[in-house]
Amino acid sequence: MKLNTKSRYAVMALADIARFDGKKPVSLRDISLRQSISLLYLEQIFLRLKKNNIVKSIRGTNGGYIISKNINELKISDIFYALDEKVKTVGCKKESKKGCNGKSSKCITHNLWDELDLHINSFFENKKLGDLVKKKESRN
Amino acid sequence: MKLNTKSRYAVMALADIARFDGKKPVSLRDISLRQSISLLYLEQIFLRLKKNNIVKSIRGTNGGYIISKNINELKISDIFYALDEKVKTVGCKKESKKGCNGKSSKCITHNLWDELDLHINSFFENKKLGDLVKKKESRN
DNA sequence: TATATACCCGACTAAAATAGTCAAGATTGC
DNA sequence: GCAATCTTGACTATTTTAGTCGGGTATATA
Repeated sequence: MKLNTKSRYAVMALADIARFDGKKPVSLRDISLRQSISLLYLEQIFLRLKKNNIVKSIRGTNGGYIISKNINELKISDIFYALDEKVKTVGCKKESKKGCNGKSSKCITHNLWDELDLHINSFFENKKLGDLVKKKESRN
Repeated sequence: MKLNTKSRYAVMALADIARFDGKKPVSLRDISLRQSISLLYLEQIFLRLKKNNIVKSIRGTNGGYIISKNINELKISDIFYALDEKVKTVGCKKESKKGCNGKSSKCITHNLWDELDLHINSFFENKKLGDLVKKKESRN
């Protein structure tokens, strides 16, 4: 059970930007260097962040990305959603062919997986990007 | 972010056995039929459950598996542990080469992943196999 | 004691997902 | 105009997953 790097890098990169919040656009090149993430990979990630209105882009020299909304309102779950990172423990819903088909009594564990999904998702719903930056600063 | 089938099937299979708790060994063949899981795959799974003392085996005709301890004390996390299913959101610890190396200030999000691991693990620590069977029965 | 039923176990493999890279742009600031 | 920066789709190597295969061993019971 693990998070993919796309989602992880996205949060790392956005947290990086958040430290310069509002001041000026941050280029992927800078993020790439500071966070040790491949520039080409970051481009791919930010393409999707942009499409989902998590960030705005500014082209040209001294361009870069800025975060669209207040970092204290940007949920971590929003970021994951943009990257198609879904918590999907269950096969039941999609793989209706085998095992659980809703009414059947086969899938004894159905509720467990549902609860788990809910549990994890609520964690990300309640975490804001701003929380990360604050924590970081208080540690320094 | 998803659970692998080995862990999921393991919980399903054990919940299946738990319904006959204590009475007699349950064969993999029966579980395979009831839960629609490949018999060969189940064998692989139970090999590891046995090695980790989650189940005991009884060989020969009318043999099968029984659950080693009280199902109300068997944590779901014990089952996952037996199958090497680990919650590992973070690359930091293992991939010390890049990014977070403990003292560095690079890995802003380190705490977040740690918290997430804890959050998920505590969910499984608090769930017992017995909970699943009880729920199932109360639904019938 | 033969035989069917069941567990035992390492090795193998096809398919899918992951984690990127590549190539060829389009804008904009200086 | 040229360098920095974003834009975008396609491609690919590697790893992981989700199993299968083949050949065992143990034991109940007829």
